[in-house]
Amino acid sequence: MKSSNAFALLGLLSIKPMTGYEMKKWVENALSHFWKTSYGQIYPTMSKFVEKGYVTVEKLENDKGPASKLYSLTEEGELVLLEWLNESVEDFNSKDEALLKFYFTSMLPIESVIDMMETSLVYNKSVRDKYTGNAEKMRTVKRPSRHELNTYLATKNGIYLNEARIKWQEECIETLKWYQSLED
Amino acid sequence: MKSSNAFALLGLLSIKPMTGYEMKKWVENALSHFWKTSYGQIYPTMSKFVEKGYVTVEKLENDKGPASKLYSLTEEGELVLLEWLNESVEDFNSKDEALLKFYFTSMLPIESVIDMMETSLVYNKSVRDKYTGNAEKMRTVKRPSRHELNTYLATKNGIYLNEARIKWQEECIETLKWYQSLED
DNA sequence: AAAACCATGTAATTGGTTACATGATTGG
DNA sequence: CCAATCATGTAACCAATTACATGGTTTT
Repeated sequence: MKSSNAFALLGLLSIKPMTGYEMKKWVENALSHFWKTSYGQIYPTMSKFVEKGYVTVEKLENDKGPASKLYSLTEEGELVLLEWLNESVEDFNSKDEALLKFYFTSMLPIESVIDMMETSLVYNKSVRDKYTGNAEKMRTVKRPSRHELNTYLATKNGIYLNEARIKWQEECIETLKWYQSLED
Repeated sequence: MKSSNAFALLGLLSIKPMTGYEMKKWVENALSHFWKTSYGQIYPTMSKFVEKGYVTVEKLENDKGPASKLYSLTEEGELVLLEWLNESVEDFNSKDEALLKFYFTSMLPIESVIDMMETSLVYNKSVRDKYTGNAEKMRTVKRPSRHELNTYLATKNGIYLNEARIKWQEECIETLKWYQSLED
């Protein structure tokens, strides 16, 4: 198994047993700034995992709403997850489409580039305020579990990366304005 | 057309006409911290672009080495590229496997997590030094072109993101050590 | 009544990597 | 002489998104 999506799903089940629907929600709510998934990955992967013995499934006949399936991590699944956790990721893989686009903007008028940067800067600042608020709330938890600690630190990661982007965009705007002044 | 890979290739040809081999090298040398591609994408995409009229191809019979094909952007291709450049990317898409992994480390002994963080920190600091040197060299260019300016700023982006990761990892190590001391 | 949410799943398509296949030239 | 670099391309495979299909419940 190579796909990091699969390990992400095992990881979620290590927090608590979940339905496919819940896993999707969890990723959207808590992991959205560094991960995503889809039902087209979740459900087929769960079937495979049941076959392999990494998870067990239990049908829940909800009196309200449709029946759901609760997936739980087995000991074997936990071993597979642990193995993955212990492998190092040197893979600085990330693709950044926004930066890619910026790199090619030399054909556009400088004004347009500055405008786009300013729009994006406003957005990034609003994101920063949202995450900073979240982190503040978490910091007040008295006796955090390991998992709560990780959640807090993952949010901090988002904040620091976001601040770096803000700083960069401010520098870009400044530099582009300076360059523009040279042309006159 | 939706694939950002395709636009990346048009973007490269907007810098100068290139062979497929050169495009690959360019991405590896100048764009590696935010993009990647492969021959399996480049050559089929180029064939498609020639058909669509976005690029023209010229066979170069090199006296030394194998024959190569030089691809050039047409006006139509430039229009397609411009359209893409003017679309905004709100898509904070990025997947970060290292952070994903960190998020699930509550099952591991704290010592291991600290060790892994420290190893990664050393690596990140070496990356920082390399990029910082690059940026210094570029800053001394007297009358940069728009494209040289973008290259410089893209490198700066890498530096700031890298610094943010270093800061985060240092905070993680500190926080984990504090948490560890609580357990005793 | 309509929208949003709960809940599961499949199929088609697109996107992307990796392995394979070929072969000349250059530098150590 | 061997490794690296130049140079192009295809095929198989794996990963991932999106659209489709279904249908009950809760909230506005």
